[in-house]
Amino acid sequence: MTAEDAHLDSTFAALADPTRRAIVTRLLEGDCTVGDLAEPFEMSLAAVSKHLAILTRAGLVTQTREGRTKWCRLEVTSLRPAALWMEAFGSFGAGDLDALEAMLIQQGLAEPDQP
Amino acid sequence: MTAEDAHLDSTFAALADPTRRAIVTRLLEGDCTVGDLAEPFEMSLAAVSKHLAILTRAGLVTQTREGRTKWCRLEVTSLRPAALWMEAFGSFGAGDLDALEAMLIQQGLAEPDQP
DNA sequence: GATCCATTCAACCATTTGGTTGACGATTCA
DNA sequence: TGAATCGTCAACCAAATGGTTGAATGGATC
Repeated sequence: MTAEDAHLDSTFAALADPTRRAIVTRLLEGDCTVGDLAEPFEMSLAAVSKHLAILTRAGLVTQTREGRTKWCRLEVTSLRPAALWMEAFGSFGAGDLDALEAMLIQQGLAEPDQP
Repeated sequence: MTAEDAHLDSTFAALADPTRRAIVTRLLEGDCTVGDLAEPFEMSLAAVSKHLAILTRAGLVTQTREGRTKWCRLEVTSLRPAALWMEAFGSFGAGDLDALEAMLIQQGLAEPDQP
């Protein structure tokens, strides 16, 4: 198995969990501490820490220690190989922009159009 | 967890394996029987059958029986939600919808807005 | 030093995955 | 009818996930 394959493996595996996708979405808005990231979830801090370990192992997140807290940063470029793989199958037909925008709005990442 | 989340889960999980990605790539060239799909791999037919079950459960593949053989077809549209999710994060940050739309238009994947 | 705070480690548990082998069901064909 | 073919099912195994709790680490603070 090539290194490229291994990276796609860990990237897709990292994204195959709603908690981790939520963490990634949250990090898109800016760096966070582990505690910040754990706060919205009804699970132990240790569980979130494990999710972060999986994201870090996949290269999607980097952590830097600052005092006794740890800051997490999203490495957007690390998502690109998987995004490109998907794009190879990409059948984004015209008209799908609406569906995409609807999803982004639902996730709070975009504002509804003002008619 | 929403149904959308569940679909992203199963889609990303299905893609998090090199054998299954190879199967998907192969199916892009056209429909195949289970035996055809299994042939390139150094693993049992039963193992490939299990991989196909995972792809089928995720909605990425449909199977139709014809005599004693079974034909597998890639359902490209089923990849779209995950592809859109990746596209939103792989290349652009929040608020970059305009840039995303511009890229899609440039690639002929979307139509310009009618002002 | 004592103590709180943020985070991880360790051990445990249930479930899923990725593979094996062998038996089985369904279908075709001599 | 009987035998070969295509594919799945069942049982098993090792390893990884996703979660828990409780102890341990590394810095701040008093």
